Amino acid sequence: MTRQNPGLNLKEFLPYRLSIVTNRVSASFARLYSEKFNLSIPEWRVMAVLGQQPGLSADEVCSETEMDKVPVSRAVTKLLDKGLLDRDFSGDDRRRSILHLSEAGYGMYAQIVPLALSYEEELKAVLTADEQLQLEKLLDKLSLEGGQI
Amino acid sequence: MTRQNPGLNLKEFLPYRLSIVTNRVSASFARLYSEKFNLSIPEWRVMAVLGQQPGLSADEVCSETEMDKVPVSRAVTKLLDKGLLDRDFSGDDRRRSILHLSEAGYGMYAQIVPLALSYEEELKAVLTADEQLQLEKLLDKLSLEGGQI
DNA sequence: TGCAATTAGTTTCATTTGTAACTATACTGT
DNA sequence: ACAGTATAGTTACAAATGAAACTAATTGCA
Repeated sequence: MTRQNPGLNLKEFLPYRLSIVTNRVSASFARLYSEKFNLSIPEWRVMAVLGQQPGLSADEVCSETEMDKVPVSRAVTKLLDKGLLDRDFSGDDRRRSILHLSEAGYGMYAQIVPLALSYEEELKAVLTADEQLQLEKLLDKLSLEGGQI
Repeated sequence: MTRQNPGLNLKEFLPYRLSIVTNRVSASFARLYSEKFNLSIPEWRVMAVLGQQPGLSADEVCSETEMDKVPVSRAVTKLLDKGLLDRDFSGDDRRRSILHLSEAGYGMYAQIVPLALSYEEELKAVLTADEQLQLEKLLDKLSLEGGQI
């Protein structure tokens, strides 16, 4: 049967291209910390945000990381089990958790951060300084509008 | 405890930013075709690539879409069940499948393509013409190197 | 006050996903 | 020709995921 192609070239289709690049980047970065530190992606994300903003509640971790509350809850449980996290509950509102990296958790975090940064450098090294700025700007713009689109 | 932040700002961290933007884009695009046509993401991808390149084998679909062969195999099975796909096997090599959208599959494909293209336009509309070109170029560069990083 | 509605977080269950094992076919070198 | 290896695709099993139900605590307002 002869059909006229309605004209979607997958390799040029923006959502597809974004997802290919992102998947590659995420997968290779995840290898970096999962192999050495045995962390899942959600676990790393929770640690990353708490390393930077200690004392967040699980709910705040959700909004900071744009993760669902279920994976966050499970990651927190695992990190508590592993002794990488400490949890208190707020006196004002005893539903509300207050999460901190433990000493061990902070130690691990401090080891992962340089790996993360050097991975980011390696990735950015493909681009000129100018292109790096362009990328920042483009991601800003796409983030702003991406929410409701 | 007072700790010096080793300096990873998640919101500025490139792999993280990429993944937030991409997840938003993929999720909202997926809503578009999953609600109306009841297709999963792998199913849509298989259809998209076969709409453009009829007659590929499952294995070729894998490399075209960068999907694992398991999700491709499952998507193909489902699409066959739904009558959206026809499958033959090569005479030369009877392991090798030859996949085509069926009449019904092509009809659905032809309906989704305009949705996809207008979604892409909506997304790009956030950017100036110049920025759109920049984005193409950046994705090209990141795709080239992203593979082995 | 007290009762309905909301919110934080967890658990349950069904679905999705990936790794590894498996089947069937084809290729390679002797 | 045939034993060993490689490849296409499927299946089985285990882990990850998300939607919805659930628990416990808080808020709001009649």
